[in-house]
Amino acid sequence: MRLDDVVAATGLTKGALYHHFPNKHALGYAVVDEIIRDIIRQAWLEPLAANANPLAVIIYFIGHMETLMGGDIVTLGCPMNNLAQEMSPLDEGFRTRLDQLYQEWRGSIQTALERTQQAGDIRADLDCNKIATFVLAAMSGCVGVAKNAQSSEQLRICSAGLIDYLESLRQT
Amino acid sequence: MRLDDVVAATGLTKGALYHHFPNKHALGYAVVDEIIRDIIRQAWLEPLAANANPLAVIIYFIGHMETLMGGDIVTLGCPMNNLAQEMSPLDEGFRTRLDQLYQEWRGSIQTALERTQQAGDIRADLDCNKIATFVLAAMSGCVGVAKNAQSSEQLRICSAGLIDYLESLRQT
DNA sequence: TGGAAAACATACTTGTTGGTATGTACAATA
DNA sequence: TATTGTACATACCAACAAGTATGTTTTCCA
Repeated sequence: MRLDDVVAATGLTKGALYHHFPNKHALGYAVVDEIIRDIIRQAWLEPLAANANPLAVIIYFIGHMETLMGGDIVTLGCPMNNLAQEMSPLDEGFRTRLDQLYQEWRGSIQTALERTQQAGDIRADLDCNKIATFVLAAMSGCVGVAKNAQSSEQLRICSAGLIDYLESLRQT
Repeated sequence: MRLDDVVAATGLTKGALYHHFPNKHALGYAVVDEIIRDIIRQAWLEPLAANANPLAVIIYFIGHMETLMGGDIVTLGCPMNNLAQEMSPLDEGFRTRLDQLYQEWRGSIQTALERTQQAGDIRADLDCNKIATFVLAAMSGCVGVAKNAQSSEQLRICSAGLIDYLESLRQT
């Protein structure tokens, strides 16, 4: 990301931008804190918390990633994951912010799975923390695969694999 | 990556480097073609092809990632995945090279799974192409999670989730 | 052994880019 | 209404890093 591009795209001037943000990193922090956080909460936490059948919601989301997110996931990947992969090793401010957000996300998936478990829909012996961590990792992996291959087909195949896994958790 | 760092680390001079490579990208291509490719082949393709119980090999590799790869996977992530994530959207030369290598890798996992399937160790109805794609994606996702969290613990949890999945494929 | 080509060194150039210095319009407020 | 702080705008700077121009050494043959 170039600040000159941000300036050009927003119609702001550099003076205006630097009046509100001390430096480039601070702008990025604000994007995480104010934009990405809200997107994750609206797209995942709220639906998962509100729905009586959260496993179905998770499966639906995974099965419709390309539709639900912009059509750019295949070409550009997940913006949050891109930011995390690029900035986490370079800047602790980004890393901690994104890590907290990932933990919040993971926690909501864990809670959703536990509710599914209590409803008797998935096996009682499953470790929902472990599964939530794995599912989130697998999702980002699927998007990464699609991005590297620049292929919607690969996203579909990979997502289908993840959905198969989630279905396999159900009570037999 | 800065070329000045490469120059400093290798003891080469810039003149020497640019005598052998026309530009920075060409150096990166050579790293993929001559270094990373060999590493993947030695670390994955050959062991999988040579072993009579390839599923056990896959599970072992996933369970011992931090030991088998350098200790830097948690801090820095997987070099190949880092390169792919960063360069695939920017340069088609990197993207195609890395995609071909991923396909080779995925293919070897698929073949390993098919052998396991023919031996009757995993269920006959499984789509080994789908599973291989998913497993590779999940692996890169696990490493990414560990990198973002800067946590070996997260790598262990996530890898354990992936191993549970692989175990679940076995014949009942 | 002489000459040509490969294999380097060194110093320089140049575009990019984050950041700054300085000036101005405007709004609030005492 | 004078003043003060906020919200901008413009022009510029400095550093970094890829790439180049040019010169020198070494190697390989005929």
